[in-house]
Amino acid sequence: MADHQLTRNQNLVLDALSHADAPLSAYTILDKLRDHGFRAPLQVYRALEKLLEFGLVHRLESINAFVACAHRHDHAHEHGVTAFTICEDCGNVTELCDSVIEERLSFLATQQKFKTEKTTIEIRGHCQTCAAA
Amino acid sequence: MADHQLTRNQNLVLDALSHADAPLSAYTILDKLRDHGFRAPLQVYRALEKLLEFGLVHRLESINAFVACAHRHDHAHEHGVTAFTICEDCGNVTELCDSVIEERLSFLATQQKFKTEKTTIEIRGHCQTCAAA
DNA sequence: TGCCACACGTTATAGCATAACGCAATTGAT
DNA sequence: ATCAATTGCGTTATGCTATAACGTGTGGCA
Ligand SMILES: [Zn+2]
Ligand SMILES: [Zn+2]
Ligand SMILES: [Zn+2]
Ligand SMILES: [Zn+2]
Repeated sequence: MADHQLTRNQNLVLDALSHADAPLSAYTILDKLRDHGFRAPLQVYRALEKLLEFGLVHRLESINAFVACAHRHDHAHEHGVTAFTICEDCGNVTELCDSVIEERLSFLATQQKFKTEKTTIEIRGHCQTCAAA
Repeated sequence: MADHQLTRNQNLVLDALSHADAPLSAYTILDKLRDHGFRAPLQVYRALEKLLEFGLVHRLESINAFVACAHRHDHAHEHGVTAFTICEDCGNVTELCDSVIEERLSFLATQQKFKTEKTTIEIRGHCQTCAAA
């Protein structure tokens, strides 16, 4: 994976996600970028589509929202299966890459001759900070 | 978990899901039940809410759809973390309960002092039958 | 009887995502 | 240089998913 040259819109969307302290919905991103000329949802969704393709952004299926990838993308780096913890109080998200999970899921799929395309693991609950409060 | 006495609407929704050979969206369920007097989405969503609570139905977050639980509910039976395989061609869904996955995710969460409320694992791809074709 | 809890029905609205059209800029042959 | 193909962009309209808010009816129970 080379470093992709992003378009203006893609950069704006990625910046919005990078500076957010919680996942953002597409429509929230749209609102944040109205001052930069964004007017319609498709402008956001088209940028997100590419950013997802490049691995710079992740989609959180269980909350219909998006986050910037927490990993560095300077070097060629593809991560495999990722589990996300999502705090339902503060929105904090962490990415967990674990080979035990990855291999076990791979084994379970193989066992039933299932050909995996994409795996989603999302753990919703309360982060350390919020659980303490 | 005792055997819950379901209402008419809940039974209709559960039947629709039980007899389907693929996950159904709430609106698809609504259409299937129009002949039985269903007129509005809320009738479906309210039934689903209870069925999810009773563990008789699962929600597939990654495709905004619902399936009847594949396990028997005659006896008291709560399943823990479940991974779903979802065939993108035929819609076939299987439920995988695996203690290795469950314990590993529990360990990972504990490690970062995250308090888990609900875990979603969904593997999308192609089932044995469809992958062969 | 009066109260409460719960399921239900209806209308309206909110929130998430894509279809379809046309235009403009870029690229990469010929 | 020119043409064709690709890609991104902007706009309008539409479709799909989910919930808010209000009112009704029924059964259990003090
Ligand atoms: Zn990442
Ligand atoms: Zn938190
Ligand atoms: Zn189940
Ligand atoms: Zn299949």
